[in-house]
Amino acid sequence: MHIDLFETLADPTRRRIVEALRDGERQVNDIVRQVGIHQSGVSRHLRILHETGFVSVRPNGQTRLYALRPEPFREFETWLAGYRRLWEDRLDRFGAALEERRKQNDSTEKEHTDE
Amino acid sequence: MHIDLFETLADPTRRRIVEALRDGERQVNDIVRQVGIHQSGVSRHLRILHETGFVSVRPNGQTRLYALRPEPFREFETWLAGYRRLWEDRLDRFGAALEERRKQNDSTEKEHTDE
DNA sequence: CATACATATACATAATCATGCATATTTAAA
DNA sequence: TTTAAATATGCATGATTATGTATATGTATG
Repeated sequence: MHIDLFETLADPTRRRIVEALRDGERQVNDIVRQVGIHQSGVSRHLRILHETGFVSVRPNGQTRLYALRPEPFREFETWLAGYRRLWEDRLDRFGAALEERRKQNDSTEKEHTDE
Repeated sequence: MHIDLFETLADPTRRRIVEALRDGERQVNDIVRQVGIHQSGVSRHLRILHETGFVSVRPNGQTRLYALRPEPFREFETWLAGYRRLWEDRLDRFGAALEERRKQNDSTEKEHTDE
């Protein structure tokens, strides 16, 4: 069963649904139009997104309004923070004076070896 | 083929490998010991991680040293930034005065409807 | 050049999963 | 209580993929 945060976002369609909800709640059929797969597929994706806490549901007449919830994004942020030391250019070691230098040399990026 | 950033991290073993590299470069066999799957599996995961830009490789004798690269983490950060408005409690709308109130009412979290 | 060690890859297999189709369920309206 | 609209779910299928085993490639060392 789906429980994982990353696995949830791994599916491109699911990311498109999340994107469709970025500006506020939407009902299923609106999303169907936006993502271009069959309604049953959207409903199943929404179920997964709900199980992982990405969305909330709110009945509205014969409609159901889905909306994004902030928690999983915070979790993501937390995970990312564990690697921030890696990509925030170690200002802690050298002090803020280097910050300016960094901004200038930003074009000189290290390439990953081989190809 | 694997090209996607999220899909790359969707695999738990791959996340464990990334975690194993958090503190610096490691050679394949070290990682094998740490993640507990067969060496061939680790090599394949490393290939994927390399193709998606997560790691760099550096030959060292008959050994190969893998290390994390910052770029994909920055990409994540960028993606996440697109949703920051959602989970950063809209201080922009109400001003910093509400910030204190938020910190107190933080236990009263909105639950996601149904179950 | 032979041998040993480190890493990569081809192949087969089992498992997972996204999707569409058909149908069920829910809710409003007639 | 029919009828229609919105959403959910069971089923079958095709595609992808993670993994182990066996083997190949590369690199040092005798």
